Amino acid sequence: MAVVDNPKRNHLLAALPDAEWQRWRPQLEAVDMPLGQVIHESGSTLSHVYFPTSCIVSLLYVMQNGASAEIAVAGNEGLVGISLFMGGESTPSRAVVQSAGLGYRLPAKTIKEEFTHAPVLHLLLRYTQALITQMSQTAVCNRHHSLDQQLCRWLLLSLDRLDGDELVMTQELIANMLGVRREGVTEAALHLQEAGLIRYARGRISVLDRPALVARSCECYSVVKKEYDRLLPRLSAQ
Amino acid sequence: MAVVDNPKRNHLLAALPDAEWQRWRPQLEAVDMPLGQVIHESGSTLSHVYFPTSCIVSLLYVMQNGASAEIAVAGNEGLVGISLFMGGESTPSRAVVQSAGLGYRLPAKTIKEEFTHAPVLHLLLRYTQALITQMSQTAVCNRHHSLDQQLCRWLLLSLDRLDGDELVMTQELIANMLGVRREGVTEAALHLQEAGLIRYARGRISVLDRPALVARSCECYSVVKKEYDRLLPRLSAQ
DNA sequence: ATTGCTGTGTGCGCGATCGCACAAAGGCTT
DNA sequence: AAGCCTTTGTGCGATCGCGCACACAGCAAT
Repeated sequence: MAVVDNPKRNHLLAALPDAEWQRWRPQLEAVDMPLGQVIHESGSTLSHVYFPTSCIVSLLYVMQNGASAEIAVAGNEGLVGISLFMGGESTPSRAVVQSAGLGYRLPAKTIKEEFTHAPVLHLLLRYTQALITQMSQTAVCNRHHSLDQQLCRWLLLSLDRLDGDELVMTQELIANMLGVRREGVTEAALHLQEAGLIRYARGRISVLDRPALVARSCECYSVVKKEYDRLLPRLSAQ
Repeated sequence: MAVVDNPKRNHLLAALPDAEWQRWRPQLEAVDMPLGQVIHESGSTLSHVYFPTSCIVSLLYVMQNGASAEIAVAGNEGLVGISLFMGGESTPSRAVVQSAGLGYRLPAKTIKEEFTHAPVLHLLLRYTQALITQMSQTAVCNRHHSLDQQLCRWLLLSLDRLDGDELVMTQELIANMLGVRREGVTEAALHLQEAGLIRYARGRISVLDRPALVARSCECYSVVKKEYDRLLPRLSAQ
């Protein structure tokens, strides 16, 4: 596994001003991020900030009764651990690797020291704002849109953060992310498959017709996509 | 109206280091914030950052079909316009005065210049993180909790941002905030009234039993409250 | 007092999702 | 090849919120 990786595959790292890049580089540690790995628990203090290159991390909230809902998702366009530079040290959400892959991490201490430097600061804050948009839109989507639409949105957001047209993901897992029943995901997925938009089997989903998926999705996907593009131009996926 | 007001009634202004306070003070402008006033439209650039003292502002997302959902709410514990210092200049959400009152505002230019000063920065970022928690929790709540529970949460969050035990607010308005039908709010409110937790008539809601309201609310209220208390100690309501 | 507007209460059928139970099918292990 | 576990498909009835229609109550203007 692992083999070739490059920090610059993460868009934030790629956009670092040269001075920061030179300072950070020696401290960056390549890490394997297997499916299900918990990057941080609700309320725990992080030791590192994580920059995914080829994995996807879900930020999700786990309720007292164990049910969960995904708040947002981060991949090679962003980072995991904003609370370290936002100053709160922790958040009430859990971060879990949702699609295995690779990434890099930077010690918490380093990023906190670095945060007094303005250029980096602005980049990270803009990313944070994009993330906020994603969270907001998740709230809206949960309230107003059908499971079919939400599945489309979710597939697209995940796809944007990976290379290729395939997701390794069981319906059970997707249900946990969307905070719905597994059976509901089965039904919604069947609709999409019957319409020829996706094909899947046993935890492996191939997207066949991306544009159609966008059309079938609710507006939430585009709103989020546009904000990422606007706030982080030429860093966002595609 | 208006008469007596004091910038320090806003908790963020109250917590400003003295140096910043002296610099900002002459630029702070007292403003009346009437019900329904739109502080910013989706995508528009703000001219000022607003610090509510006795009003409540809802951040809400208005969908293409006109339906809406509240993302978060800001009152005397915070500010409206984080996009100005986060660097994005605008957000896809609308900010509307939900409960009339007073506030202060600071020119966008000033806050942007000021944002290079570290002490302020940290305060504002911590507030932003608390706001993020509120957004996340809204998403979770929309997915998992009953209208009854959500109404409790909403009443409590609003109440925390005002003095007294009374809200001036029609059921229609609450419905828009929660993104549900007005009739649904009527029913939920009836439940609460029958249980003796609140009393209301024609757009005027009195909270009679706050602890019972907390007990009846979902965990989301406490999660948000705790994060505000943690991130902004002794600034948060109460 | 009449009129009209705003805010609240109520009924009913519809559709989406839930919770549960169980069947079938793919793939790994032995 | 047999057996087992994971993943996906299907069929209920129950519940919740929706959309719509309409009744009624408080309050203000004339």
